[in-house]
Amino acid sequence: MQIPTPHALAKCDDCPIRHRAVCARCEPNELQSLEEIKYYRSFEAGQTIIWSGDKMGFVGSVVSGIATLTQTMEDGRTQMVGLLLPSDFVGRPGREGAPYDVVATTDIVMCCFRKKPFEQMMAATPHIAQRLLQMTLDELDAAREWMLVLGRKTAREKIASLLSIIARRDASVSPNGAQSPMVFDLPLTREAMADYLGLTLETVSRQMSALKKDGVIRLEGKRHVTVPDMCRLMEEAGDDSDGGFLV
Amino acid sequence: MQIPTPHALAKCDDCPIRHRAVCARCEPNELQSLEEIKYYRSFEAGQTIIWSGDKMGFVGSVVSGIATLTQTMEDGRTQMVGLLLPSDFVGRPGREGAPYDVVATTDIVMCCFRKKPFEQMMAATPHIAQRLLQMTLDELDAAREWMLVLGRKTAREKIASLLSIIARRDASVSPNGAQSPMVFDLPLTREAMADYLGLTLETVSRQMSALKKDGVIRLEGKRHVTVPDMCRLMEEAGDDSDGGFLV
DNA sequence: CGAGCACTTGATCGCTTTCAATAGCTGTGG
DNA sequence: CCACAGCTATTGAAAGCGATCAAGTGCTCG
Repeated sequence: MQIPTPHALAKCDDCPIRHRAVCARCEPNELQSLEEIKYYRSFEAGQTIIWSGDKMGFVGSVVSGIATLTQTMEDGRTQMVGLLLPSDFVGRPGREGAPYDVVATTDIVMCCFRKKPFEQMMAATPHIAQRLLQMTLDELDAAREWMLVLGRKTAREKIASLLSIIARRDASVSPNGAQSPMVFDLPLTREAMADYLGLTLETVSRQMSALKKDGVIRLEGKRHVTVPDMCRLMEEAGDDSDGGFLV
Repeated sequence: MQIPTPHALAKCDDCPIRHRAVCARCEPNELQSLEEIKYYRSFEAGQTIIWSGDKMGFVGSVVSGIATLTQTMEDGRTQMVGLLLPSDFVGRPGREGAPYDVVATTDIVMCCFRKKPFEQMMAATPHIAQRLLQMTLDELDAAREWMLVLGRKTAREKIASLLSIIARRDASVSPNGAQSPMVFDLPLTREAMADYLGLTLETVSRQMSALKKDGVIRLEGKRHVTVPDMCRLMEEAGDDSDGGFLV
C-alpha cells in the first residue's frame, strides 16, 4: 500500500531534513551520489514497516511522520524501545536481520537506500559514517535517559517525563522555540504511551487526568496539550529543575 | 590512588582486548600511532572514574575489571544504564561533559587517550570510527533489550534475565564456551543488581532465594552461581526459549 | 441509530516496596 | 581469643502503587 510520493521531494536541496539527517554533513558532490541511489517510500498509519526478525534490504531516514520501534514478548507484552521522528535513521548497516518491529504511527514518508549501495557509500564517504556515529551516540544517550524513566520513576513522573520530551522536541523544531505556555499535539495513543513508559493504558489515562486536575497540563480533546508552566512539568518529571529544557 | 600498571601491558600486540576493543580493526601502522598516544590508568574497586557533569578530558577502553554507568536523581534514586566489561569503550568523542557517573566495581585497568589527540586519530583513521560505530550500535541494541526488561518484566524475570546475560557473556569469553551446567561469579552486589534492574535490593535477594529454592540456580556463598540448565533459566527470563543463547 | 474505537473511571487484587529485625562475614583492637 | 563495628545479605510483616477486571462515556463513521 504505497502512497505515491510528491515529486517535490526528489531534490535533496529542498528536503526538510537535509540538515539533520544522516546526510547532514555531506558535501554537494556526496549529496549527488546519494541522490542517485535514494528512493522514497510511504506508509499509512498503522502499517508495519519492518517485522522483527525479517531480513532488512534497506535503510533510510524518516522524512515526515512518526514511527515506533517495539519489542514484543511471546505472551504479548510489548515495550516501545524507540520513537522515530523526522530525520531519524532506520536500519543497521552491517547487520542482516531487524531486531525490532518498526511501525508507522502516522502516515509516513521515508527516504530509503538499498542496504548494499548505502554500505558502499558509507565506506567511501566518511561524512556519512561520522554523522551516523554522532546520531547513534545521541540515540544511546536518549535510550539511557529512558532507562532511568522506566526503572526508577513513578507513573506520574513517567507521564510528565514523556510530555516534557515531546514538548522539548516540538520546541526545537518549531520556529518560535521554547515559549511558555507551550502547546502541542500528542502523536501517540494512550496505549502507545503506555508501551513507551512500561505502564498500562488505564494508568496512563488516570495520570493524565491527575496532571490535568492539578493544573500541570490542560487538555482539549484527547490529544491537544497545553503546558502553562514548563518548569512545573519538569519538576513533576523529577528532572533537575534548574537549567530548564534548553540543553 | 593510581595503581602502578604492569609494564607487560604496554604492547598492543599482547593486549588481551586487542581484537575486541575500539582498535580491533586497526592495521599495524595505525596501531602504532595509537600506541604512541595511549597511557594506562588503574582504579580501585569503589572509585569513581568520572563524575556526571564533569568535563571529560579522556576516552578509553576497559582492559580488565568492571565498571558501571549510573544516573542518579536528586532524591537519590539511582539507575544503572551501562555495565562496562573488558574491551568496552568509555567516553564520547565530540562532546565535552560526561552524562553519567562511571564507577569502578572491581579493581580496573583502562587504556586511555587524551580526547583531542584521539579525535584527531579518529578523523584520520576510518577503521577506528567504523569500529566505534559498530560498538555503539551494539550498545544501543543492548540498551533496548534492557528497556524491555525494565519496562515489562516481573522481578523474577528480571533476575533471570540478568543472570542469563552474565552467563552468556562469560560463555563468550571463557575458552570452553557454553556448556551445561554453567558456573560463574556475580560481579555485582545485590544493591548493584537492584540498580541494574530497577528493583530494591530486598526484592533481588528474595527472588534469588526463590530461584534457588526452585532449582533454577544453585548458590555457594553469595556470589558463586551454578546454572544446571540454561534453557530453564532462559524460560524463567521470559525470552524465546528456542534458539537458546548462542545467538 | 448502532458498531467500533479510544479513552475514562471505579473497585479490587497482588506484586513490589518499605520498614524492621536478624544472620553471616571480615577486620580491628582490647 | 573474643568482642564489636561495619558491611552485605536474608527474611518477615505491613503498606502502597500500579495492574487487572469491569463498566461506562464520547466520538466517528457507516
